[in-house]
Amino acid sequence: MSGAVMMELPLDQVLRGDCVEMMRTLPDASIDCVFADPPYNLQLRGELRRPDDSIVDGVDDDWDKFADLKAYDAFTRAWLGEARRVLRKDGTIWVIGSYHNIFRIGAILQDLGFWILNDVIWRKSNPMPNFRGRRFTNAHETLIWAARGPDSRYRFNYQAMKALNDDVQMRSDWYLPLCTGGERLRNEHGLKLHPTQKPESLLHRVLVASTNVDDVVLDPFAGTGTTTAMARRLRRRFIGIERHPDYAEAAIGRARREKPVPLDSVLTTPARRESPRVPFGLLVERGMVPAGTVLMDRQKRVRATVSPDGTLVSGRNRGSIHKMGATLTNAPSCNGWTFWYFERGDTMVQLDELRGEIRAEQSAVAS
Amino acid sequence: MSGAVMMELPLDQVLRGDCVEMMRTLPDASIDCVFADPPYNLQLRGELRRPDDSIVDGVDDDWDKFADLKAYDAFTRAWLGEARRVLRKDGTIWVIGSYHNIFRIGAILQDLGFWILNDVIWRKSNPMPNFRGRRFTNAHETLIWAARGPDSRYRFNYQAMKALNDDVQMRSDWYLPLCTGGERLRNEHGLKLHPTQKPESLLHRVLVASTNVDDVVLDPFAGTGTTTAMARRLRRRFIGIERHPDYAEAAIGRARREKPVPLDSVLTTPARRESPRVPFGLLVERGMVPAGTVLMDRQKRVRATVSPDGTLVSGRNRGSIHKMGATLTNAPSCNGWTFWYFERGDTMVQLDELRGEIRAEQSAVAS
DNA sequence: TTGACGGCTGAATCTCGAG
DNA sequence: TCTCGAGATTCAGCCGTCA
Repeated sequence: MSGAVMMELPLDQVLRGDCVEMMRTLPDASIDCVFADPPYNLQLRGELRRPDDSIVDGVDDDWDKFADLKAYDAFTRAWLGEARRVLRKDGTIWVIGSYHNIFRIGAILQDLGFWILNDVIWRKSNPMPNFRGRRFTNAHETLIWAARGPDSRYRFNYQAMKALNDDVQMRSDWYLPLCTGGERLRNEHGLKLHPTQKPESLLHRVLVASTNVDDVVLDPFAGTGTTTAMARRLRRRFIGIERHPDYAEAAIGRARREKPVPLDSVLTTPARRESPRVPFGLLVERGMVPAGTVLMDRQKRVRATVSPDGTLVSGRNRGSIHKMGATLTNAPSCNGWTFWYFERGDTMVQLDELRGEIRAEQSAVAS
Repeated sequence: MSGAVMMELPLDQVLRGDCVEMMRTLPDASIDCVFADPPYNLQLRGELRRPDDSIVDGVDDDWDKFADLKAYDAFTRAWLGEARRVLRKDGTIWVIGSYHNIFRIGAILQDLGFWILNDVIWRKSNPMPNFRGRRFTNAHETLIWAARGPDSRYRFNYQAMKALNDDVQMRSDWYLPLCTGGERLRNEHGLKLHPTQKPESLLHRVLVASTNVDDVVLDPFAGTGTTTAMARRLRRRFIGIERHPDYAEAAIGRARREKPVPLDSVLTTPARRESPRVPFGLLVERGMVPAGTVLMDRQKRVRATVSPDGTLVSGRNRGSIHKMGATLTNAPSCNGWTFWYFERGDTMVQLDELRGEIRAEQSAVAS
């Protein structure tokens, strides 16, 4: 990323205004990742009551109303076109929607030249039931993940996703709860500030999967700022755009309150292609970290013992160095190489130092 | 369904030929349910294929890709248009696809006037892993379920779906295995006969959810005949269309080998509306709830007295059990059968229990 | 303190047959 | 085709109250 481009970007801000107009002020190819939660065009007809006769608080806001499908398509083409322009060659875009709008968005994405990488299903653990018994419970939303074009060398943190998923490949269906309880932003009357606030866990997975530290993330429909807050927490740079002044203000305050996590905890497992993968088991086999070695984090708050197969054991827990680091610290993910240390004399040795030695060896042999 | 129309339909057959041409021979509004698994080999293996399976000249410019999407859209509009014509007013359509084609199909469905009821996610219990580690494991396919139009009184066997799912509403995400093992049709060399044979469990759920016994099910891309075989097993009528002679032959033999299950075993949990109607007055006439009985809600917050004509009276208000339940609770509507109770000794008896007794009697007499 | 219980709520295209 | 009225219809999770 060139310094000149970075200087021009309104980084770590939530801009107030129309997303198409505001995107027009951004330079070409300046964004690493777009996350967009556009209006769904729900087209609700009349009120809906629960069996107990209480009224369902549906999304009837003006911003979700469009004259017809043609108008929605035109709107979609406009903002997706700008999003593609500002996206870097190897950047990716995420768009979330429901069956009301996601097919139109997917088709237009393809028409504009985007290359779909996955459709991802957010399976809601606690969806609203179908109160009249006339359809299946609408228990999911769909995210489309797409590269700028078919030849994009896009970022996908495969190992981080695998580590997040108990060391098996992350699937295209994600089971996550709705944004409720303390996470939900509320006004002074205790009412929800925004009708469709997305859960932080969803954005956590999106950003960890497809961006790197210091990448620039753009959210053209920032709303109350889940994307921008999570970007800040995960040490990504962000640009939010939001038209509604109340939402924009909430998003700005929310980002300001967010504390970035320590840098070493967001460095995810490196992708294999960037450097030769070293299995931790190799260090055990070679006696660099013999089975029975007690590992600990730098602050010596948690400990685990090395098994002969390269897994770590602590109490009844067993798993990879990454999984155990995450488990013992209640973190969603962990880079075991940088997390774990052992004592050698009166100094602490990080696992990653040993990995570096092996890589140096291997590259010497290879060259 | 009129007898005349039924006579013209090629029922319980698999027709060999192009699906659009063959559908043109079917009369308007003659089909209760369409299930379609259209081709979606759009851009596999780096080569572009047209819907008719011919390979597109390997030019890699944007214009050619656009032309290919256009061709796929035209093909999709053609067969979906015919499907809509042959569909009865209250019929529904299912289309299954992956991210390669499902967005185009969904958008065209909407453009043609279909009304999407749900998108359903088939979560594969045993998907193929992503070997290159460059994407999420593509672990699902998407089905769109749509009515012919927004005001359709379509069939949805809600109670049957609920019963299938341990008595909680069936969600829009279904976890089912791939078609493997003995279910998979193979040729004389033991190779799979069809690359994308769908599992019987998927069609079982689709047909039980959205069709009734003797309904006519059309599959315009019958392939090796999972839809037609399951329709026969579940005592639905079927029309399959398949262009490839080997597939059509396999589908015909498969349907012939299929044994319809006994009639009483395909009768699923009936919708409550489909049970014989019991007027409340009958309970009064028969002395089960004599005139003068005082009814109350379960919390005993409101009361009303039964009149000899089956109406309830409370102060100056008089009306049906439903209307009075609504009036006395200021609700817009009320199901009087489940709302009202009366005291028998020290227990509370719900009116709906008595209705159940009468229905049990009536069905015993009928059989 | 804790558990039982009731209230509230979430991106929702949410009735149907008789006359 | 329209009107009328019977009557069908909810799951998971959080929070506050009260015993």
